[in-house]
Amino acid sequence: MKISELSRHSGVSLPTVKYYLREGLLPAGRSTGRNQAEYDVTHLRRLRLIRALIDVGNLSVAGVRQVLLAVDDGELPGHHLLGTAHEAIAGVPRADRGGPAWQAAREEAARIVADRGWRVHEHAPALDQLADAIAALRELGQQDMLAMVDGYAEATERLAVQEVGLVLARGDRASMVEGLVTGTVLGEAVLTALRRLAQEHTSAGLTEPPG
Amino acid sequence: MKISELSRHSGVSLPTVKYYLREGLLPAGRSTGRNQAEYDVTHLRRLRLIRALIDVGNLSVAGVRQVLLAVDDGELPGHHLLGTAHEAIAGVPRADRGGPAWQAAREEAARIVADRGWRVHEHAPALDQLADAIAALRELGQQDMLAMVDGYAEATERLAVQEVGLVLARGDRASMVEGLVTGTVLGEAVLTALRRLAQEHTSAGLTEPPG
DNA sequence: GGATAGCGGATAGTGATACTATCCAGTTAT
DNA sequence: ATAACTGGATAGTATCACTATCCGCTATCC
Repeated sequence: MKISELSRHSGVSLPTVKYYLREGLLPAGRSTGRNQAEYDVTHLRRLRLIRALIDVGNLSVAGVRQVLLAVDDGELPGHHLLGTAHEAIAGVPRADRGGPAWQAAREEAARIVADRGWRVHEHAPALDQLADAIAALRELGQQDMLAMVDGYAEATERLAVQEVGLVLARGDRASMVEGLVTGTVLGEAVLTALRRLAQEHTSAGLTEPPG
Repeated sequence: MKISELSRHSGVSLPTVKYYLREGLLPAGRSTGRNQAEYDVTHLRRLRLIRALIDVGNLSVAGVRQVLLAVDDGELPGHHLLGTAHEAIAGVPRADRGGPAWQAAREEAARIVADRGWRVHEHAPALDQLADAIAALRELGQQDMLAMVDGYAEATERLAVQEVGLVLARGDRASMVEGLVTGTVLGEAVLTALRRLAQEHTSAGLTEPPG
């Protein structure tokens, strides 16, 4: 497959394919001459993964690169890959962490996971993100919303067991790795879309019952 | 309160406060002279809301403007506000919707909500986002992940009942409106952070049990 | 075998976004 | 009086994710 065919088959414009090549998201094709190279289905597959992570998962190009580096690292154990995916999703950390209010929120976040018995890495970016959200809710005087946290935690714990089980059931490492990444990123997209739909249904149902 | 005090109290730089004023995110202060104006706690509160939506909720400035316009519209019924918040979160829609694969995914999305008996607006952006994610999972050969959809739907439905109940319990409209917005946007941040933590815990637990 | 379409690689340009800086004439505080 | 600050306007900057163009070379079709 030539680069133009790769572009056509994937629906990604040729300059953009070249850009991903330059950025190291897409491995170079097998060179068959000074200015000719051959691409195959693995490139096509990779390109589709890149687009899905960017478009659906809202990852940045830098985030995609991070994730793919981890995916391609055959040594990396599974849960490290998951951590990498989480870091890539997290993007650039907020600037104004560190005030006393944030510190308190951060401790609350740590307490929440500790109370559940969750064993997570002390510096997991999600812990900081949770603290960000808790601090924001408190600062805005919406702390009654924190009553939801238990429900969220229980639901996500139950779901995680299913998700991880689904991925582990696959057997071979390569497809587990891809499943982990897509499950994390695209699964999040599915979950948030469903949450919005559920909210819409529920709020319409409670404010104006069917008639 | 003068603009510089507003800046200091909120931790938002003065040029940025001016920028939000220009962009219409922050209402103008009460003018007390040709070049002097007075700001109060409502401005401070609004400024904090803006920062939370941008930093924690990952909304764009344009998205924040949309949400705030809806918040300030005293006429708008509650579930319309929710729809507006969802649209603002959704951001710019993807370009490549419309292919047969996407259409099929979109129908599947519609079927999922119909099977649950959810009554949602036919053109809800979340329906398109769900279709995006489903189409991407299929395209990447990860359709076994779609087995999670039921679990997600059930969990989000249960959570939505709690969330909406919490907001409705407040009584006065103004605080319900703010609760709706912050609950939607910041609640999403809390939920996704907890999901990542739950995943990390579960995947570590299943691959290397405590010892 | 000669035109021409396409190639890989390099470099530069574009448009959107979210600020950030500077300037100004006018006002307030010391 | 003078220094600091004000609201308002305009212009500049950094980053991101592409997009366009140019080059000398090659593959392919007639």
